[in-house]
Amino acid sequence: MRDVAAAVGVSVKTVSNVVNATGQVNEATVRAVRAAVEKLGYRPNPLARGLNSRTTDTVALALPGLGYGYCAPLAAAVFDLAEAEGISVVMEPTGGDRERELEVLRNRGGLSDGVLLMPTALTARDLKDPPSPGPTVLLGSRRVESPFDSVASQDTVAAEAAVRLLLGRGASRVVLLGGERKAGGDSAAAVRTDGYRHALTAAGRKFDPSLVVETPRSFRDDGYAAIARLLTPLPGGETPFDAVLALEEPLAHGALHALREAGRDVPGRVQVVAFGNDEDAEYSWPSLTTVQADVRTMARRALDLLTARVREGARPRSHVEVPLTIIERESTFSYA
Amino acid sequence: MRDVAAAVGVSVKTVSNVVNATGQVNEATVRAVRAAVEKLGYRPNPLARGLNSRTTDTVALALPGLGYGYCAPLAAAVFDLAEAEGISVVMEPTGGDRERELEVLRNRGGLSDGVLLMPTALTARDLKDPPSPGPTVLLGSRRVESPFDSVASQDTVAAEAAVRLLLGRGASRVVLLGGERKAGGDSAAAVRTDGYRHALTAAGRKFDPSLVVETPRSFRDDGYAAIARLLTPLPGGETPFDAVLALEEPLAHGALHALREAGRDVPGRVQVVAFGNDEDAEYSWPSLTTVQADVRTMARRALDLLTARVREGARPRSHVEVPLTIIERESTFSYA
DNA sequence: CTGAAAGCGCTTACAG
DNA sequence: CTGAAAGCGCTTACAG
Repeated sequence: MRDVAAAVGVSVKTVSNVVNATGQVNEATVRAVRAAVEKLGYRPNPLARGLNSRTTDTVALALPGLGYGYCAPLAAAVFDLAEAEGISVVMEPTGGDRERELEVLRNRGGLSDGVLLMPTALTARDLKDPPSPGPTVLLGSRRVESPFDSVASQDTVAAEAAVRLLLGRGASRVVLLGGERKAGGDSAAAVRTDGYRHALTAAGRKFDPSLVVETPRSFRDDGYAAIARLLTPLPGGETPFDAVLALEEPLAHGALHALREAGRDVPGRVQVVAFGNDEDAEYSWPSLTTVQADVRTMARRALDLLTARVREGARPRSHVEVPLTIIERESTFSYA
Repeated sequence: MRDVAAAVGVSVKTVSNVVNATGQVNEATVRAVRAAVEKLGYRPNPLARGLNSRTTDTVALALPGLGYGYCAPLAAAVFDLAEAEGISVVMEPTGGDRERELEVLRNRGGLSDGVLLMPTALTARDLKDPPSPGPTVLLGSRRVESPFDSVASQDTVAAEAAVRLLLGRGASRVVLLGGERKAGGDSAAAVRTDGYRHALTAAGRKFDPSLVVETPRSFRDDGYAAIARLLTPLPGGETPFDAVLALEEPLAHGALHALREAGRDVPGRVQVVAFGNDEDAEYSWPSLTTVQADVRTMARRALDLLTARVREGARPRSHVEVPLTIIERESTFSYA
């Protein structure tokens, strides 16, 4: 910048003014400076700029990992939207590890202005009384209480809608694959399980705990094993359920596999719905009816909340809820 | 930092020395400083540090998008490996746009020490004579000539192996779905098409251009349309090919759909292999034999190359080639 | 082993 | 409309 100033014969201040469109500058001077900038290939140093202005136009995106739930499409949406506003995003993979999630909160993502965090391992306490309440927006499916702004997908409502859909299409015994038996949790699984219960209650059906199947993880094999086990005592015969709501998409693919192997037609004998945002849902056979998060809207709101927080500092806490959408495909009956 | 220095009663320099483990410091002083750091919750400002040391421990990752080829798993690998070394990575989505790719090269990713770029729209000229040869590592499937270090997946070799596999399993007419008819290109499609030709030549078969099917894009629908068109003139009858090598995985899923619809058994009548790193390959029916890039190794080598380049500046250019792996699944005959 | 000074490349008041 | 000075929070020679 000093070189540019020298070349034009003005002070650094003036160059700074031109580059940042700050203050008033004579039009001729502007042109001269612009020309010199071009000629010398000058690029402002973002570090020096940030050191003063205390703002780097960078946000940290702390996700457990790209393979987790709808993280991949959510991250893609954040990258896109941020890029459009000239904001850089630095990835902060937490691996679903509490220590790393805490570290994100403490360290505020290094050189970023704020952080977008999807908490997974953080306890309710951690969130309620966090180490440092810097500009932070929580996002995800969890139900949390904290001093931070947040953007949550309405998983309870969506799960309820999914079960209602299944009941409406004739199902009466819906397996909740990957659900959480114990009530009162705040994880994505717990939140969705609540919706499952609500739907049954609202429909006047009774809740059968044996239909809530917990799985060690949410991989395809877990879904396969769980459904295969339910069918084992009844080779070819009875099917103790007529629908499956899988709380993570890979579980559903495993379930489809187990059902196919056991000769249970989908959706004829068993209808299947899954939470998921992957394209896989279209590729499977039959294609899968899914409940998908509106990641684009979530990214949009989260980014807006964060930039507002960075700009304004003290401002009332916002909590945004974003609905999910049910995409009907071949694994459920079409509404007759 | 000044506060810490004041609290302990030493100079900033000493605090700096302790924090960075630079120079020699009295052990008692070290302890005192550490205590004060802890007590005051001091965190070094990475901007100020970077302004001096001219290094931010940040790299930019410029990819066309998470949905493109093996970008998603590659990005995940880069995030993981970088995190393990305390390097931050800022995403720079280019959208496969030449201007944005050029911008990455010019601007060197803002506050990052260097950039990992997967060029897609950049021309051979752009790469040969780039705007600014800062620390940069090119990565991807393209065959490029440039002053930069690079990490390339050996797509030609892999395509050749895939065709050899098909021929070895009895195929004689292999459709190349998403191939590039025109020779001499340097895109991923062109590079893979070369392998296809090589394999045929090596096996003494003749190259039939009608089997090279170009597709407007690489989506599922493109694959579906292309294969459906090939089968249209022959309803239920002849099948003018007995294998498909799809150059992008979605194309293969579309192809499977078209084949299923036309009643052509896979792999009985037609065997299918696809380039791809997605888990979708396992979920489809039948599951898909794929050629997958070793993204972890690519990420590892690219990061190593970049940090070496950042550290050393002038050093001979490195070009690393990483092999791909064929994962056999149900869409091809098992080797009898 | 430790300190005082200069400086990284910008921006922010403060003058004019 | 423009400039000279101070300063952002560190590190880098240079002394001692």
